[in-house]
Amino acid sequence: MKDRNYRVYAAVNQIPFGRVATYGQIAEMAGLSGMAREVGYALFDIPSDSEIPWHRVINARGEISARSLPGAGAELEQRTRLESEGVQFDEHGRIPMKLFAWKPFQQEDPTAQSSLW
DNA sequence: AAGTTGACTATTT
DNA sequence: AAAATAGCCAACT
Repeated sequence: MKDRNYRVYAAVNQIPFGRVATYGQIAEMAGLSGMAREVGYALFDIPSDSEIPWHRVINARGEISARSLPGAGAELEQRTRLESEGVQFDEHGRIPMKLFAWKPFQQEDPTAQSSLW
């Protein structure tokens, strides 16, 4: 397994329940600035039984990124998982980023931040 | 070793 | 607002 994958997973694990982050955002946090695509590849390698909240990673437009390969069920499962966390989709299948985007530096309680950030 | 390929993004139509 | 364009960069061919 590639080293960078673990950094990606560590970043994804920071995303709180019910919030979402973009590929670029995760790349930045993983020290992979400018390599948003690599984040997608790393997520692809996550085993199905993993605890990593991969479904909380969406693209910058606020929608679930389409896979190129067959497994068409992945997008559907991602949406289902998000909805079960309370994340809502608009009539165009997009998530209102104003409401659900994770903002690591603008949390409700700044004093409760982990030492990491 | 040059060309292709994307779970991407920002800019321009 | 949506679609096309153009950068992007590591991994494969």
